Amino acid sequence: MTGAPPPRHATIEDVARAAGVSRAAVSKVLRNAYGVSDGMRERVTAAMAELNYRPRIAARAMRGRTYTLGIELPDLANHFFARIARGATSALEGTPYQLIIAPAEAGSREGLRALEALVDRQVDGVIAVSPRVDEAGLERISGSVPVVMFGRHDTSDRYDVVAGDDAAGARAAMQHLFDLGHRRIAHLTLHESGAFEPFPHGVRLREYEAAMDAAGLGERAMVWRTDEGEGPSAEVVRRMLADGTTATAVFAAHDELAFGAMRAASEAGVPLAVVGYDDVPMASHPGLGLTTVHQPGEAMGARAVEMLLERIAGRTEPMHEIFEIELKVRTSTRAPSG
Amino acid sequence: MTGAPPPRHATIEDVARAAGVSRAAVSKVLRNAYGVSDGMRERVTAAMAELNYRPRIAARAMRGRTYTLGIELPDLANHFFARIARGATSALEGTPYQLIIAPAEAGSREGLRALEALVDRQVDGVIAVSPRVDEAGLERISGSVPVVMFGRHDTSDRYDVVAGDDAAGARAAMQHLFDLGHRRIAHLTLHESGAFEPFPHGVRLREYEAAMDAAGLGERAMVWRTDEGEGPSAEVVRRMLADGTTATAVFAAHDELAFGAMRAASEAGVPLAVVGYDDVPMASHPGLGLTTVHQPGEAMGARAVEMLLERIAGRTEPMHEIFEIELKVRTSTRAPSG
DNA sequence: ATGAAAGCGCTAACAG
DNA sequence: CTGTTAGCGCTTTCAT
Repeated sequence: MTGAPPPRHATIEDVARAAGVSRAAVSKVLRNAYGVSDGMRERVTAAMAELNYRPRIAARAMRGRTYTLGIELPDLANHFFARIARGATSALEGTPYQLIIAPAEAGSREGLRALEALVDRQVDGVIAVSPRVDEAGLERISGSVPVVMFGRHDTSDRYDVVAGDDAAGARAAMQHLFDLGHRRIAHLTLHESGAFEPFPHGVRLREYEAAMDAAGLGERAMVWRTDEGEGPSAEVVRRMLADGTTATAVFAAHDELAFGAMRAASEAGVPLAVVGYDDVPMASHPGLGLTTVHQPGEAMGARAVEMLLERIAGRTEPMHEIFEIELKVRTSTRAPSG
Repeated sequence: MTGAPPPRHATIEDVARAAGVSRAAVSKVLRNAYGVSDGMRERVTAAMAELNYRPRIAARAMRGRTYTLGIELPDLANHFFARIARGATSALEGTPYQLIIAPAEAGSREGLRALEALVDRQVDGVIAVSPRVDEAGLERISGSVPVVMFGRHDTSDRYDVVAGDDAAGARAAMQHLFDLGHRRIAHLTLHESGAFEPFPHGVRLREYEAAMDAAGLGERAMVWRTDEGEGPSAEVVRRMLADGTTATAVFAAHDELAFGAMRAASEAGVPLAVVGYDDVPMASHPGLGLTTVHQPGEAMGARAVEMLLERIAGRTEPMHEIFEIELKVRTSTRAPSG
């Protein structure tokens, strides 16, 4: 090197020149392809190090892989999704793949937007977490890139599915409340636009209603609807409490909503048994002690990645994997009059 | 097969043919470039819709923009980082840009890895959140893409900086504890490898020590070190408590660590005043009531994006913006003997 | 075992 | 106002 380092990124051409070989040779070394002598590999490797060479993903993308997997997440504020992402990331360790996250935020069209952003960037595979996207959109996407659908319970022969056993989870939650003697149990869930089957919340809602029916409490069913997040949830429960609801217990569709319910009940000084769903880390905090349905988020995220990698490697038969849940009983359902 | 829709993605060429114009024309319409008649724009737009055309980012990347901004996040489990990402995302609404997140996870080399993954993918700009990357690495990166450094307090004329006023925040926290009568105050922070200047935790540590010194308590300073996360934090505090620490209060370097301290104290039945940092949403939950230093995460994330966009638009003078903090007093420092 | 050369889809001069 | 054309950096036959 003579003077300052080149301001521009080194290309495969630069490496080839420095090593005195052809671009094709460098490319082969890069990809561990067949047909390179040890001597050549050595020189090329040295030149790459010397020039601090890094292949440009965009150029690669024009011909083949991007070595990028994308995951669409609906709500960064929900810690359960962070666990999925962590599981996915750790499953990628030691592989040449990199995970990128596309946040979807609220809004029914946002899921599609995020997914398409990922496809536009030519990721080699996509994990779609509870995407609010209709079948047509999903089929289209899975036509151009391997997809693992996370959370939803509709299956397809075009993509794989990883989900928790929401029916069992909801039943366990309700059974627990019944066992404790509760009869006036409300279900706190998202608005109609977010809580219908095949979405997890839709399944949980269905099982709530089925459980109430089976217990002969069908006409006492109370479904409370809220916007996403702990704040809106607390607001809704605050209003229910102020309106003098007779509910003694709440089965919340996920932990964030449950925390909101606990907040409202605590503020109002009203005893209210609360069960959540997911078992985010804070649920076990002594100050909260939220009884909840545990889902193995990390394991599920890791499995989703494995499935994607298998698809990329050539598998074509669709897979559908349901993870077991586990009820975690804590103080939120053991409070004085809970 | 001549019946089914083309399985392959439509290209600019396909659109041009369908509209009976040249590729250049389509490209111009796409970019709103100067010099297209209304008629042509109309036909091209129709063809794009008809073919469901979406430009390939990778191909664009070879010539210019990717319309992608990358953010490197050190810890998805920390809700403060989720707020930054949300602020960044919302600041991008209405622009043609898309945000992608590269998770760094633990490990000193992970920050660099994530940042380089972003650069390899040719994002148009990068937000590096408290990156564990030395100056050389950072300068190299900022040589090839606009960078906004988030959190750290070292400045450079190569990149912009957005940070909170950590010195003021730490002073406010300590002053609050002093005002309450505490003298034996421990500081709970990360290990040496993560808590040194110019990192936020380094600044908070320095101010803790300065405050103790100024109060004539220099030799009573207690610095507790932990790995990242609520669990490890609880473990450390559990041990301190078991070892009979004399501390009556803990200033934790961030809320997750504070929650861990509260968990340990609660389990042990020991009254321990706790102050956190960041003010994550759960801090205000009645079950927790964590006194903490509020940082406007969303606003900071949004500002980082604005700076990046300005840089991309041509600004060259470096910017350095410090956000004000605000102490939120809650019950964790008002407990019985707190 | 190695290299030459043809594109991948797009943008940006440049020419008309 | 519209079209032609030359690449961007890489992978991948296909010769040699």
